[in-house]
Amino acid sequence: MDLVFRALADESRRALLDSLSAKTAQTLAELCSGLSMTRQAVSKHLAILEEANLVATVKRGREKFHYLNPVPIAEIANRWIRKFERHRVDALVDLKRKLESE
Amino acid sequence: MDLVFRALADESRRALLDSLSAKTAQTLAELCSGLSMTRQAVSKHLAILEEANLVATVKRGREKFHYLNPVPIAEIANRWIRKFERHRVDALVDLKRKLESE
DNA sequence: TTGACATGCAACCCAATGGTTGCCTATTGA
DNA sequence: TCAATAGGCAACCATTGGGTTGCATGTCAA
Repeated sequence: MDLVFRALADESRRALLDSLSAKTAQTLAELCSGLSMTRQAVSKHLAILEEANLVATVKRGREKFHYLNPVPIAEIANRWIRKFERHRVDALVDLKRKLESE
Repeated sequence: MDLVFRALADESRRALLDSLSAKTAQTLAELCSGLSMTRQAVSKHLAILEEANLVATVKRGREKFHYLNPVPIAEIANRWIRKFERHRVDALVDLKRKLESE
């Protein structure tokens, strides 16, 4: 879970996930195009995403295809975010009241 | 948005949010108790959370009360995560098919 | 009014991180 | 078969980040 949060902390990696969301099964070179980064930098980012289980890969010959795995993100949404969403209105009302009582 | 993701990347900060979720309106000293960190370290974390708008504060006398603001988290859930959840089943099925075709 | 308490600020330290360059390996297709 | 292509590995560099210590400021209460 910590790996997922830390993987999501970087803008470049979120952009890679966006890219894989728009077009699945991209190779490394394909994911590089458009980004102003070295292939090796992108490769490192993908390794981090893979480690966090956010990206799955399939090697075929000399190519490696990348796939978005949305499950960890869904888990964050379900197990962690909902807890805070539950408090949403309460917290805002409480905060507003406190601020106004100053 | 980037500030929010980066703020959430640290385990200690997520723990602080948990703490504020369990008990609202805590002071700095109160948030420190139980954590094996300096007060100043916690203070830095809270500053980052505040900058990301995940925590709002109210100063009263010499004390500063902290409140969880779940809105940015809700925004992540709504605007960013749903996009990936939509692809969830499709992506998994597609991945499974690709893996099996090897 | 003064000492204790709650917090803020600044400098500093070390480890982690994002990025680069350079080279190596393996697969493919002409 | 061999050059071009796709990717991996390792060393290195600069910056950020989490943490600390030390001191300053402001507020409360006896």
